[in-house]
Amino acid sequence: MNIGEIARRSGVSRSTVSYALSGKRRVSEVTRQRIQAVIDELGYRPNATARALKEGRTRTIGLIIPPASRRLTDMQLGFVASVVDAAGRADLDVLLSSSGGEHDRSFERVVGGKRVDGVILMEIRLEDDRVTSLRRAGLPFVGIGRTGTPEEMSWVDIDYETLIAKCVHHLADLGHRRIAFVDRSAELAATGYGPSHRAHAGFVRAIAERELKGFSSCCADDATSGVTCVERLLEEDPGLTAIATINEAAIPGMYRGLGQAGLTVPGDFSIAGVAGRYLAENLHPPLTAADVPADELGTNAVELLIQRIADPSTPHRSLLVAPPISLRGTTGPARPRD
Amino acid sequence: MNIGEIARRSGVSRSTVSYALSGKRRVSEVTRQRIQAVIDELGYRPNATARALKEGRTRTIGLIIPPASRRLTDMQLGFVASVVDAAGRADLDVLLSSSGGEHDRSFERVVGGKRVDGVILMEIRLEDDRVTSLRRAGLPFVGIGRTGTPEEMSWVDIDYETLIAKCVHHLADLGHRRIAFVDRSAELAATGYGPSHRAHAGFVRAIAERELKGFSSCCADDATSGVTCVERLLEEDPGLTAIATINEAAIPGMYRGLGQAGLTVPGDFSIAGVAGRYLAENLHPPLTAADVPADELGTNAVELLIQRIADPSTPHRSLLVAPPISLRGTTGPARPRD
DNA sequence: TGTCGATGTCGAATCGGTTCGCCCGAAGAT
DNA sequence: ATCTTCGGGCGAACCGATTCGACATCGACA
Repeated sequence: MNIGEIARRSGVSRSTVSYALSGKRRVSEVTRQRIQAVIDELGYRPNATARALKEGRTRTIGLIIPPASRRLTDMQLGFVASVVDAAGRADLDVLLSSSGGEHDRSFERVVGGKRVDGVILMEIRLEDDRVTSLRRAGLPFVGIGRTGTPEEMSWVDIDYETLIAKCVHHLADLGHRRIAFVDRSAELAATGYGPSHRAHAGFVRAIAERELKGFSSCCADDATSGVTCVERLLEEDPGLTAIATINEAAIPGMYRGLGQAGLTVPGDFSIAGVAGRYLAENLHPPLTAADVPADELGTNAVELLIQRIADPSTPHRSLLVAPPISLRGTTGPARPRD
Repeated sequence: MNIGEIARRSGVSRSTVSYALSGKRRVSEVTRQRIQAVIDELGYRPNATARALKEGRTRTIGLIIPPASRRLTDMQLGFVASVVDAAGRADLDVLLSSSGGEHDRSFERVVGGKRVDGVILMEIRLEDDRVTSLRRAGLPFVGIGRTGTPEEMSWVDIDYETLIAKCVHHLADLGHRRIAFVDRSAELAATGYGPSHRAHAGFVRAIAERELKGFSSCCADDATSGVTCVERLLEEDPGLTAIATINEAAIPGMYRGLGQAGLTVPGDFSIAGVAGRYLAENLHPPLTAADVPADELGTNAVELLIQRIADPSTPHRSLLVAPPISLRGTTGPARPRD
């Protein structure tokens, strides 16, 4: 069931079948219909591998996600969904690969073997080996996130620094004076995870600007860790009245931890953060947060990548989003304790 | 940077380079080292597309997920993660495709173009067009889930029928007499989603066996729907004291709905269900549930698929899991009301 | 009538690997 | 000294598409 078979049954040459299909040269209407009839009858579809070999492109993009062992956050899930969706709309397939686990073979396979025309990279470090690999391989790529030298690549990202600063200002406006920053996991921060560092910088800056008392804590990406994190923070400063966070997954745990400490949200304690909109709305109480538009970011990442694939020599482009903070149910006037 | 270039620089023929790399024929040690040196210097990696064309296999499997527009449930996320992981261990890449959305082109592309050696199918209906397509295409596939005629395919699945029946029995043992079944969304059930039907059958059977009063309700896969679903059920039968469910995503909403109705869990009301272990443990209170071992299922699906790819003529195999119910914090003795 | 242009089709090269058959030369067997 | 064997390597075919140059046919026009 290859193109030769179709050609034989239609009584034409293989090239004619190819042209009938692609329309790149004129084929007489009668011939075209005869060929089409055979194709329909046999249910023929051109072999994508052969086409890829000849054309030098695979019509496939790689999506590099965090190691599968770690649970994707809600926001990351949103990125994946929108990338798959946007790629599908552009008739591109998505090859999924996780990197950073013990087996980086997957990443090497995808990048080295020219299996994809380009790559979208998630969870980028300030210094990221994968970026170096991709650059050396000459493979177009776009980051969801950016390295420490972002002008050298194309990316979409969330302006965590600004957003966390805004959260702090919002909390300060409500009268909070003792605010904690809850980061993502210590491992991520230690390996130079951009959002951790940038958000922390924004936090420190805003705390200084408002002359507040600030605390920081890393916290693993799960509810249980959120509980212990809150316990730890309240122990460290019993007078704490607010948290600003980028750790989506730990938020339900924070709610719980506060509840166990006898504190109500937002009566006794406020939380503001950066989170995917879906999650923020579905938490209870709904989270006051800068709503990250995961679809928009994913879609833009794909568009940027398509452009780079089409013309790798164009200057790098980027998109930094700083969505407004949606006031929901977790921030209120400070009620000092202690 | 193709094999010809390596051959030229090493002063040997292309075939010798190929044999040096694959080891399928002996190559003298000196020649091998010379070739290897050139390869290392140039960082050469064989082109996966060309290899795939010649070998007739792509070393890639397709993973068909529910439409991207819908949020993956925690359990589904677990499946995806474990499939990607298991495939990676077997040096297979994973091509992600969502089906069921408005643009089914993705599925057709993947299946028709021979882009993959086999497919893993998620969210299977009792009668599923995709199964028909795959069968017609002669492409090996394994279901995470099964159709109404499961003996005709290879699959792994959760024994929802048994598990929901067990949940009912467990609740009945605790003295509950008025129990509701909360299904997944009405659309899924209407389109013949297997777990919906099988779980419902198990529910009806167990209710009959124990001569209880049973109610059923579909509920969309999100927290908000969980709230309204509980409201509706309590309105329909104010004397309801327990829920058995397969709707993971709605559970936080059910908690909330019960809370708003002034009912405590498990004091006034019990919930038991089927859920991914990760979710069950991380809910608050932790859910009494049959813990679905998503990793095990995903891993087994990949293994089954690898076998089918290696020899499509072997008889179909399957794995039906019915994990024990882990007693956690959501079931307790019935306290009849009304 | 001969030339020209357009139209429709074909043959062959090509993409980058893998693999089969063959050949050369050295060593061992007779 | 001749025959066989075998290690090591080469050339060519092949996988299934795309695409370029060439060519046959035919009508129009000088």
